[in-house]
Amino acid sequence: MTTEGKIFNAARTVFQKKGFSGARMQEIADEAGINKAMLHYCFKSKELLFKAIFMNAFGQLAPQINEIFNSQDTVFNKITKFTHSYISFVILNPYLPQFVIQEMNNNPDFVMTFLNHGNRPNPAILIAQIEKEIADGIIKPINPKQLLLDIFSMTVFPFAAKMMVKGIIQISDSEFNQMMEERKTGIAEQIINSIKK
Amino acid sequence: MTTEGKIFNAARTVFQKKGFSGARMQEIADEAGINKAMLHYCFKSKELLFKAIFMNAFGQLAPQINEIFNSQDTVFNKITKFTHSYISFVILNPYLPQFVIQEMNNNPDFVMTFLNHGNRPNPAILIAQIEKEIADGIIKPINPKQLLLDIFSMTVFPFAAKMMVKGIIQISDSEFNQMMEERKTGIAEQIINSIKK
DNA sequence: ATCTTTGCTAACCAAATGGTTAAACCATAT
DNA sequence: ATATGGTTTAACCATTTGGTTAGCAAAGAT
Repeated sequence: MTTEGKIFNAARTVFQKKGFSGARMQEIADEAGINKAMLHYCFKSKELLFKAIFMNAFGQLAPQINEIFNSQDTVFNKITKFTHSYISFVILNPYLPQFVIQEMNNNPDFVMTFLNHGNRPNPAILIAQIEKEIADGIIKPINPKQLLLDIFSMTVFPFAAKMMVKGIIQISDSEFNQMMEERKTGIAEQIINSIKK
Repeated sequence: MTTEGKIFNAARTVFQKKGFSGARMQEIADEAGINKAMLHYCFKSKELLFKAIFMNAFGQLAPQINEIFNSQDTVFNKITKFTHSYISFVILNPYLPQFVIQEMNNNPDFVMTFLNHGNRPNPAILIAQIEKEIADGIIKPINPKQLLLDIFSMTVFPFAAKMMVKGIIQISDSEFNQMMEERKTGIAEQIINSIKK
C-alpha cells in the first residue's frame, strides 16, 4: 500500500474514533507505522488531512443517497431501496454517521460552506415527487420533510448513537447487528404502511 | 450567582458546543468571567469538571424517561407522553442529545462504567409490558426492542443531527422548531398506528 | 559516475494547554 | 485592631502538540 494510503486509513480510524480535536497527529503516525513528519509531508496540516477524510466520508454517503432519491422509482420503492442499501453500507462503516454528525455540530462553519459547493444529498426532487403522489392520491397528505426526517431518523440514529443504544437496551454487538439486519426491511414496511392510502 | 454556579453554566455551554477535547479551560474561565485558576480551585481538574457536567446532563434525561416508562399507563399512553415531554424538554436543551451521544462514543469506557452504577434509563419494565400487551392481543407481534429503538430514533435523531438535518432538508432554525412541535404528536400517532391491532 | 528529485526520518521548535503557586483580598470572629 | 479562614488572581511551570528543519537514502535522469 502507498504511504499516502496508509496515512489516509490511519487518519480515518483515529479521526472517526476521537473526532478532530481528540485526534493526535502522533497517534495517526503510529497507527500508520510512519514518522509524524511524513503526515505533514503528505497532507501539509492536521486540518487539511481532516478535510480529506471528512470529504471522503461525506462523499461516500451523498452520491449513494442521491442516486436512489433521484431515480425513476416510485416513492415506496425509493424508501425500500434506501433503507436497505443505506443500512447495508453503514454496517460496513459503522463510525461514519456519528463522525459526520459530530463534526458538523462541532464545526458548523466549515461544514456549511462545503455543503454549499460540494456534492451533497439533495432531496428536492424526492420532495416534489412526494407532493405529486400526495396529489395523485397514492400517499396520505403529510409533510414531505417530516417523512424524510422519519426515514433518516429510523435508519441513521441507531448507528449515530450506537453506544447509547447498546447501553440502554442492553444488547451486545452481534445482537445490535442482528437488529440492524431486521431493520433493513422492517423500517421501510412500517413507514410505507403509515403513509399509503 | 455563586462562583461555582457561574463556572458550571459556562462549562456546560463550552463542553456542549465543543466536546471534551475541543473545550479549553481558558474559554470556560472567560465565559464564566473569572480566572482560570478558579476553575481548578472549584473543580480540581478538567476531567472532574466535565464529569460534573456530563452527569448533570444525563441526570436530567434519565429520570424523566424512567418516570414515564415505569408508570401505570398503557403502552400507547406511554408513547404519547414520552414523545411529547421529551421533545418539549429537548427544545429547551437542544445541545444535550448530541453532547451525550458524542461523549459516549468518544469515551465509551468512562461512560459505560458510570452507566452501570448510575441512574440510567431502564426500559426493562416497559419491555415486559409490551410483551404482555402483545400476548393480550392489544399490540401486533413485534420485537419490543425495535419498538423502543423506533421511538428513540424518531424523537432524538433530529436534535442529535440538527446541523445535518438543517443542511440537508434546507430549513431555518424556526422552521426546525416548528417541525419539532409537529412531531410532538405526529410521531406518537404514527408509531401507535403501526403497532396497534 | 554524478546530479537531481522524491520519499522518509530524527531531532528540534514555538505555541498552546492543563495545572500550580504565592500572594492579595475580604469577610468574620476574637 | 488583628488574626483567621475561605476566595480570587497574576504569574509561572511542565507537558503536550502541531509543525519545521536538515539531512539521509534510494531511484531516475544526464
